[in-house]
Amino acid sequence: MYLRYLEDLDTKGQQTASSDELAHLCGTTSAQVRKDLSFFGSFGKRGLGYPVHELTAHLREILGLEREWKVVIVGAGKIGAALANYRGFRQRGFKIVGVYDNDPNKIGKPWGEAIVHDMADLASDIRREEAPIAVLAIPSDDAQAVVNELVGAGVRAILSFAPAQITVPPHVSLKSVNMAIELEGLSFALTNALPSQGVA
Amino acid sequence: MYLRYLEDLDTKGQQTASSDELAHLCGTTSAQVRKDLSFFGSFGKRGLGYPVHELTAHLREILGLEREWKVVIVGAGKIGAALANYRGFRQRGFKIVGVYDNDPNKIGKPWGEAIVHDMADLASDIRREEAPIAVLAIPSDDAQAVVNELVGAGVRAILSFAPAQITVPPHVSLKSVNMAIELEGLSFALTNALPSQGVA
DNA sequence: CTAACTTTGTGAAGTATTTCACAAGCCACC
DNA sequence: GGTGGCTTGTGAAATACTTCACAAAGTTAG
Repeated sequence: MYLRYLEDLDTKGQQTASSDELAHLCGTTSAQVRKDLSFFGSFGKRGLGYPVHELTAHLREILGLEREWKVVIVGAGKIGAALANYRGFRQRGFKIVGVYDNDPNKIGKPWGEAIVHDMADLASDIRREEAPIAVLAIPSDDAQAVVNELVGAGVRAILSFAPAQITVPPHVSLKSVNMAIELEGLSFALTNALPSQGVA
Repeated sequence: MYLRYLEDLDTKGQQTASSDELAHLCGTTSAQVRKDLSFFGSFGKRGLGYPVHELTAHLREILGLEREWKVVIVGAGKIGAALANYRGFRQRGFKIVGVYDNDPNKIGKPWGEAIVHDMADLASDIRREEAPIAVLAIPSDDAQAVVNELVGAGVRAILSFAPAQITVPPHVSLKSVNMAIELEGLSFALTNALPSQGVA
């Protein structure tokens, strides 16, 4: 998140930013900003703040964004489409190298800039392309089976939009986004009228 | 998450579940399960575990899922389409009462089961429908302005997919899902080869 | 060069969360 | 009805995270 705002500031030509300024932008506190950044090093200048451009470069390196990551999208449905369309991915160095589905009506047809491939080729393609990241946008029933296949083929990180609990071996990273659960969280907040501060 | 798995177990006809069983399903520990549930009450029977069906009912009530929530979707793009299509919402008591966009080419056209409305009518419609939940699926530039409009019209909870920082007054709940940041988190994990356990 | 002012980096204090560990309760079987 | 085997609920301990507060270091103005 810091990176996002620092890039904004950099685009605007701002030279330095104080922890207090970053904190306000990100909805946190200056102490938090300083602690977070100090975990990775000592980037600021006392009395002046953090050098915006330099810090963005540092953060990009820390996050591993200086290289290009190959990404496969599994599932050519609406969510898959939204992801493939999303300009932000390529901008940030994530290159979509393939879209896969098991629906015969979709396979072979054009889809955005790409063509939908047969899921049967998924494993071998991944092995050849060495794509370490996969985005899962399929119904939850098949999710674990597909994940197992992906892991077997060498995928090392998975972003899942399937509303299902998935397990992966320890060397594989998994992030799961479950929209229904997010909405239920809002339902809880509304029901119990928690005085939840809204900055997220 | 507990609710999700308890519903599964309930469908399978399982009568009771121990904290240990729930923990394994959800990728946490039995102590965590017991502490979490004990916050809301004492639902289990010692020696036996938690009554599956009864506990699902309790959790649904706690989460405020026994009623129907009206939801408006703002932004008739790919993400909006994916959300409107997603069967899980209605199943869980979230009723989509309107889809809005400001693109003249989309307004008035059918879109799934609904028709795309003009964003200009958003505020008055929300006031009339008393829809307290809005899902934001629009570009980030307009996000804060639309949010302000929504809040002004009485929306009390927002789920945002716009990759932007948004602020809302304290009485409004906000959840933000940012797919680019999720992917960057995976990039970080891969780059630094954290031995991150993958259960999420 | 000095003095006044800013802002970082970081131990220490303060909170919050998670884990431990065990008494108390419940069931089943004899 | 008593005994043994489970499992909850929960204080206490351990761990993690956030905030405080201030010395150190840099900047600016005169």
